[in-house]
Amino acid sequence: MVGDKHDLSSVFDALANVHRREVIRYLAIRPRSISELARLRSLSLPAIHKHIRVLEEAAMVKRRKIGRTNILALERAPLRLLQTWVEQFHPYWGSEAESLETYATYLNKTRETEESS
Amino acid sequence: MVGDKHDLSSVFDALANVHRREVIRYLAIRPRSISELARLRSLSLPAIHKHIRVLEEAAMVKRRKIGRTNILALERAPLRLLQTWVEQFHPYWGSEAESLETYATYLNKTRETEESS
DNA sequence: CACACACTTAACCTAGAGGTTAAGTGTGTG
DNA sequence: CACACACTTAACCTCTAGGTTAAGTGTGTG
Repeated sequence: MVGDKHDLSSVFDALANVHRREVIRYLAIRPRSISELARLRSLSLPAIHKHIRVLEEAAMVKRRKIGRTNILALERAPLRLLQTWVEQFHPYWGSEAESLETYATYLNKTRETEESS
Repeated sequence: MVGDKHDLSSVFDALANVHRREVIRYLAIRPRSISELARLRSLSLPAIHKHIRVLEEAAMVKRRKIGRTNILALERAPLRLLQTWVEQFHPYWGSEAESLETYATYLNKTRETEESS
């Protein structure tokens, strides 16, 4: 279970929705207000509000209230966490050492010599 | 909408579930049969079967039938796609050029000079 | 050929995601 | 002080994810 914290789970959940991924991309350019994001994504305010709560719970965005408008900014730490997770599959990125063909051949070879359950 | 294909959406959906992420991690070590994965994750066969269909639709695993057992192997291409997506946020990985504080300061400064909608 | 094994499919259930409309709460503005 | 603006919350609806049990389909084995 190493390398898969509860943290990471909320990040994947957050990114599983295309609206939230696009919000992340918009915020990567510069901070935006909630209504601006709603307009950019053609969503109602209650709808975008729910998405933003999910992103906040994953600690992917930070909020600051200026007067009556809420400004949101991207938090990059969870994205770095995500990258770390992906990189665990790197060691033999290109080499398909554990591909199906290789393994099938391996199975056939061992089946000839050993014969346990 | 550049950089967010339909492909990618199914990959994120697939990885939003902890069972499926763990299956990916098990397959990164070596290919496994369906019943083996069910046992490893303490899931019933119908349950793991559904998860595997999701992973197949995201093209993250490949299947080969040997006799009556199904052997699954990891496909790394979607993981590379995922990594590419994450890396688009890299340019100023560490520098928080578009952080909330920076932007708030910027807003205050411009508000003094220009005064449009 | 009978039976066990390794799934697969069908039918069903429940909780939650993601949207809606409508009403409520602060906060600037004329 | 009235009113508009920028959310926020509540109540509701629908669809689907993720599990269950039970029955069905190939495929080796004695």
